[in-house]
Amino acid sequence: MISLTEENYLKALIYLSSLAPGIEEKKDVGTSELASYLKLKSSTVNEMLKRLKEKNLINHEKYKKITLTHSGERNGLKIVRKHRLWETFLFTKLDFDWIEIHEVAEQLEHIKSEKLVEKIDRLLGYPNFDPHGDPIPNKHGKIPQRITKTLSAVNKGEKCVVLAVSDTSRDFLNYLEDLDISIKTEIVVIDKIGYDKSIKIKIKHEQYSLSRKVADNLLVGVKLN
Amino acid sequence: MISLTEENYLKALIYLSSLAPGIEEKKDVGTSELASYLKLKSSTVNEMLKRLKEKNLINHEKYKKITLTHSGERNGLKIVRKHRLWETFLFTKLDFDWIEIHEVAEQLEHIKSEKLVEKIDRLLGYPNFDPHGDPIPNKHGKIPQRITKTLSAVNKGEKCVVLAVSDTSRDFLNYLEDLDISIKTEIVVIDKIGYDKSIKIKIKHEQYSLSRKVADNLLVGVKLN
DNA sequence: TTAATTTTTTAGGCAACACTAACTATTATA
DNA sequence: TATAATAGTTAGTGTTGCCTAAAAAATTAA
Ligand SMILES: [Mn+2]
Ligand SMILES: [Mn+2]
Ligand SMILES: [Mn+2]
Ligand SMILES: [Mn+2]
Repeated sequence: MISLTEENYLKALIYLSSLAPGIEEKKDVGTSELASYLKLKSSTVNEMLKRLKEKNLINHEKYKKITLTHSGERNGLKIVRKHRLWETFLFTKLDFDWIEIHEVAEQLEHIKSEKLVEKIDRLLGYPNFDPHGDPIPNKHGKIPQRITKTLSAVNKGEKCVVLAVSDTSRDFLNYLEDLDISIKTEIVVIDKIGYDKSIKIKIKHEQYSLSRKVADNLLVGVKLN
Repeated sequence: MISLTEENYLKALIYLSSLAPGIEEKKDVGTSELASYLKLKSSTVNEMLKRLKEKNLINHEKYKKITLTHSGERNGLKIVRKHRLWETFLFTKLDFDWIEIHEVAEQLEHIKSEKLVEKIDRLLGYPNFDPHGDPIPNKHGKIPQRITKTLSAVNKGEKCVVLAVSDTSRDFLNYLEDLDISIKTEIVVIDKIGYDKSIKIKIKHEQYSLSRKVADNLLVGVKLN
């Protein structure tokens, strides 16, 4: 039996080692990196690492980096799957706000019932991506792939569509809402300013200027037509 | 902040003191009664009672009975409300089995989000009773009333409809399923056997004999027409 | 390559929740 | 009413999951 707390550690390890937006290659994770992500002290994390190792969920040698075992990754992906399915449920079936779904899903992801997850998945029509554009692992842990780039990497004149955000802070999401940017929003890159790396974009005939920082945190797919 | 464990204590106290089927008058609850209901040791419960009293959720003097404070009752009713709404959701929206909904709801009842509860309530059309026929407290803690009696109390020749069960053990629910008895099942009392207090009933032209024990645990409303 | 900095681990403490064993108060019964 | 049975409390333990302070190892910089 994996406790709620342990589940959160596994999910954090998955995020830090491979799912973090933009990161393709698997990256080893250190104790303090994990601690700071979970807003805990390193000593606390260090203690939990012993328990996770004991349960064969991670590999960890004294003073070395942490990696997930097969079992650890599979269990972590189950939580990610549940989190994103619940977010999708809250968004599409209960009309929750794009911004509010995360913290409720943070609780719902820990409900233990295979059957419930599968029923929700079915109710939603087996979605591949959550409302933030993040891939939903299937029941076997397979993650749907999609080619994305940051908005900064889109060429002048190209049309693209927002697929995900790599910053999920309230501040950023609120700012996007002000700009009327959300998943599936279509953006045309009008111009790229070399001076401050900002870009001029057009959304439904409205023009805006976005800073480099904002453009870096918007993951898009380029529209071919 | 009320912990998951504390919530379960409050819900148990509500059940034992007033919601237990058949009980109309409020009843005071003792430490060991609560302990045995929660499958815990009296000493464990005793310790928790101190914490609940500290938080002003119960009244309790050494060696005396336990009663809920206003705050304790309101908070406990919130959990009962959530439990029964989730059961209704699982049953009506996800086609869960009558028998399975309870243990999943036991987890879902602890999800903290006012908004989520209200959205689920709305999605279900503000139901007054859950799939077991138990009343769902409204958001202000008001409990819908309904006049029920045990099947044992129904007179010979009368027609009635199953509204609730007072035993929710798997054994009992499975047995009912075998008999094809569930909420809203219509039952006609054919005969009452004085010898062993068993009763003969008819369900959709099929006749059965029910023991006193079974008849005592079926709560019904008598059909007037 | 030594010194400074950062990372990781250890040691010791604490609160929530569970337990057993032993004791005390209350209630029931003879 | 005295005693036996039951109910409730206290004391001492263990686990989980968090903390601070301090030591040890590894990494980075001078
Ligand atoms: Mn999320
Ligand atoms: Mn979580
Ligand atoms: Mn139930
Ligand atoms: Mn519960």
